[in-house]
Amino acid sequence: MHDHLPRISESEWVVMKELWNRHPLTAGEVVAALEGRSTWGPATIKTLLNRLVGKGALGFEKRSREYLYRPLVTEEACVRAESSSFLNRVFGGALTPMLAAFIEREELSKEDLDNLKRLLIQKEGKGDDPRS
Amino acid sequence: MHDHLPRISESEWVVMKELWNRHPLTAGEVVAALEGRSTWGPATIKTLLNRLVGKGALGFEKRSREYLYRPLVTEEACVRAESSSFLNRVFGGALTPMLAAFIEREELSKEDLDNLKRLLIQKEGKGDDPRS
DNA sequence: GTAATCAGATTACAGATGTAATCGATGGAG
DNA sequence: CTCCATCGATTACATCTGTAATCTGATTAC
Repeated sequence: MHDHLPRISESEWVVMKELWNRHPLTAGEVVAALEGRSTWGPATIKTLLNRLVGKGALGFEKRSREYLYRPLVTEEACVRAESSSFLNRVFGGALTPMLAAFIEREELSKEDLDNLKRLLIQKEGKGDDPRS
Repeated sequence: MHDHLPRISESEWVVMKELWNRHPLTAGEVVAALEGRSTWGPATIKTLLNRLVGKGALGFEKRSREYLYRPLVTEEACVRAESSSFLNRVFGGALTPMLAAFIEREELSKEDLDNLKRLLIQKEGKGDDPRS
């Protein structure tokens, strides 16, 4: 049962990404991993880890003095939730126009285009219109 | 010259959508338009309008007692900004995987699929890979 | 003309967020 | 053993958000 996902803020996403990528990690390891990619001090990252634990997005087990953090929610689920929120907020929930907007205005290499086309064709074969 | 767009919050998006759709509108008209689609009282909507004016997202001209509000930023620009933010936060900026995720997991009717395929093909003809 | 009404302006207030500094315990260096 | 470097915990604090209520001045209905 979906214990509705915690809402993950912009900054928190950066930390979660790191933990989804590799876990468990100590706070220090997260700090190290983010070195360069962010300007946050260690204190800030600790705060974010803490808040994420508070929200139930991360859990930890003590390894002597340090904690080993690991995700309690899957990236999949969070990506879905964020995607859905974005789609609704910005495109009023209209999926195809959203996809069209991206395809129209963004740069896509020939390979990207081919891959996407293949996906569409594959989708056409299988899923089909769910109503009917 | 892109006077970076104001950051528009979730609730504010709802109001902006209304104003992009039809403008100028008085606060009362916005309230009326949102009737049913939201549970906000008029006071709340007034606050949102005010904040949006403060952020430079909306402007107004007085028509006697009432104000006529209108967007000062285009929907296009805001959609782009939000899209870009979303893409970065959730997909690390990787456009094709993002599109793929949506295509794979969402429901798309046969027509949607065809439309999108057409878009891809059209895109292939024109834009082409910008590097090379 | 006076009172009820309605607009926008100002104030409210709790919770989330960005971004830390500080505190209290503790494990490791000597 | 003792002191220090660290770890997580607690506190800080300005801003943004969600969601209004109230105040103040104009207007409209008697």
